[in-house]
Amino acid sequence: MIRKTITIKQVAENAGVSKQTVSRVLNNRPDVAPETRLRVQAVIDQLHYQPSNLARKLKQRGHTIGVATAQLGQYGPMRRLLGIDQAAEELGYSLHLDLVHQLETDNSEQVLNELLAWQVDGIIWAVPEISNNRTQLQDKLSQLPVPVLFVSEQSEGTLSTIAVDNRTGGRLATEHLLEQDYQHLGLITGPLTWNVARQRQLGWLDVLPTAQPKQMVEGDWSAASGERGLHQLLAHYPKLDAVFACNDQMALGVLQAAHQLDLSVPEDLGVVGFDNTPESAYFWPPLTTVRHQLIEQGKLAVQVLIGVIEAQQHNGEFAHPKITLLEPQLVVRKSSIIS
Amino acid sequence: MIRKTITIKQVAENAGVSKQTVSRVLNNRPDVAPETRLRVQAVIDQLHYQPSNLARKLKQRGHTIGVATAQLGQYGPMRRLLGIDQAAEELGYSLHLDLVHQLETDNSEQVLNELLAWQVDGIIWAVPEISNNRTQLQDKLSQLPVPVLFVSEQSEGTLSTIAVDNRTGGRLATEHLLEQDYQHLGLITGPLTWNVARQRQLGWLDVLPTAQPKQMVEGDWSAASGERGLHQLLAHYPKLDAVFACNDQMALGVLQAAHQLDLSVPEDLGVVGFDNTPESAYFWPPLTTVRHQLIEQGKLAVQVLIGVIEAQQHNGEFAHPKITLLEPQLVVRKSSIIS
DNA sequence: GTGAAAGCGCTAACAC
DNA sequence: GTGTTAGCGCTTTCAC
Repeated sequence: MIRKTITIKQVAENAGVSKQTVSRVLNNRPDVAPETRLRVQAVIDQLHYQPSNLARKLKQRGHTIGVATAQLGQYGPMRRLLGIDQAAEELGYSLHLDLVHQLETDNSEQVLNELLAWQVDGIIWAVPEISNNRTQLQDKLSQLPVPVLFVSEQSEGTLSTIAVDNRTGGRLATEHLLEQDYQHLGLITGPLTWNVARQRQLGWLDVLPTAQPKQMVEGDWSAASGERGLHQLLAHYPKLDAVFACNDQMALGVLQAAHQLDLSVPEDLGVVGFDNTPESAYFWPPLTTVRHQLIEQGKLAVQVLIGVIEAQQHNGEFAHPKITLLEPQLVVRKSSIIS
Repeated sequence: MIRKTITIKQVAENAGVSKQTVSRVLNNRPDVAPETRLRVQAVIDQLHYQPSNLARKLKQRGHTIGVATAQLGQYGPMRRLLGIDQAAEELGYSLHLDLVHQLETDNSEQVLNELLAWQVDGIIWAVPEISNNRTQLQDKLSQLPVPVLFVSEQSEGTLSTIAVDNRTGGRLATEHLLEQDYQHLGLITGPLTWNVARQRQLGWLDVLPTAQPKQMVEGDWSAASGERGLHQLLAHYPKLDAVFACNDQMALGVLQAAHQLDLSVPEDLGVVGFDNTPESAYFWPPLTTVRHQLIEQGKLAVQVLIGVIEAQQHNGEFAHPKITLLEPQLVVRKSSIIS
């Protein structure tokens, strides 16, 4: 089991050729005599030689993209990562992942540097925007040697971005409840330090500009906070007859609290969530929710970024920032339909 | 925005010192004159210089572990990864992740090589065991230059392993249902190509050795398959009064099917799941399930692996394989308690 | 077709 | 304290 790492040099010696010839075999270059190739290949197999990516990339860089992500325990970030991984695989790029902890403090510069230290050709910044954890980033962007693409919760203006229109999503959910003739709507937001939570709240306020504070409570994305949220809402606003919970897990908590209180959904209480997790269709009753193509977001991020990277390598210039806006859709199920 | 990568050489020239001195500053070596250090640091900041990890690791390797994982869309694999990430961070190791696709085919050798190509000091193999996707791996293990640690669904014998006793978990769930006086138990397994699914099934069979085929159906971990599963079970085995669904999502599907059929849980039908996802406590009724410390598994994996790595670097030898067995626990909630 | 030499960006070993 | 030399493992000229 104990064994020093095999290098190209040892392969060369064992095969009685030079390092270059081995290198040619490794890279499938045409200019190697067939018999030499076979001999070298035999030695490679026998020694279980594995060329070092470190040394390789040091010479010829390329085809690696760095991804900063976080909160993989949450449905959204995780699905997005799956999409990123999938598209990168398809397009022949390898990924260098960095899972960011400590979202509250702005250590974005440090994370960025770490990614750059691996000589990536571009960066996907898929960290949720929380508090002001992107300010350092903004400052640094102008002097980066590689393109950065953001996955963002809203449409901004100056950078390459895959933007998801969470505000519209919030609006869709709220309008739907009104159309179903619910009169007294409540809102359970995500943590308001999160931009995505604020955007969804803004969508709600777009439809209900006169909403009162007692109609809103702040959750933390967990089912537990959804349960608490419903109790709080009812305490301050007993007329409540519908709730928009800003993700599906909180909506699940609302459903449970409703059961405990013997409120029937959707008759006594309409409920809408956000995310369209696969499970949401199996809640009781099945949950009306908002779908935003998360895997697609990840895939798009990779495709756009690679486009920018390769354009740059072609023209020597960065492409103009592209903003791709993705629109969410309402998925109507029983939790909000009094039939 | 366009800018060539800055190297240590350029920093040295701009600061009027040698590369070596810059290197010393970078690594916080004591033997640099304070004023020199300041001057060099100033140039570093001004040029936004970032040392290349590629070149660094090429020289002095160490402190990187490779992780092969897969199926991050599932709760278990994802939580495990979070634990791995957390522990690695704490212990000062960086991670090189490889997300494995195509689980059915055995491309483990290829994945292993990819990880080795990055010169990792050890490998955590956290890919679910499916079909025979580990056979190539077994063959290769004896000639690896670095230690490998498995996260496995059962206790094996010959390799360093964090083993999770899924069989016992299945037993716990089944015994519990019997103790609650349910008489006619059904089982919804995971895909039986997965070892973890087979282990849980074995636990069930340990308790019910005379169970009939009509009492078991195969699911695919999804809530949809849980719903289908209950319908199938009832069709072939109408006496059914309790179900062990081998993960929480399938149990959710069972709960929904029960609601549709107007079976009340737990009175008409007892339900137990597996995983103890945070949501399971908010199903209706709250789900009895099996907890297996997933994050802890990931952390342990890192701790044990690093132990082996550092022992090896010390003694020049691999430590004896360690098997750490983790025992699952039953979490009792209302879905299985007729009170 | 194949090999020798140079160099990617960095650090360790030895000078001075 | 600081600079010089050498070399990590690989690929890319450019000879032969």
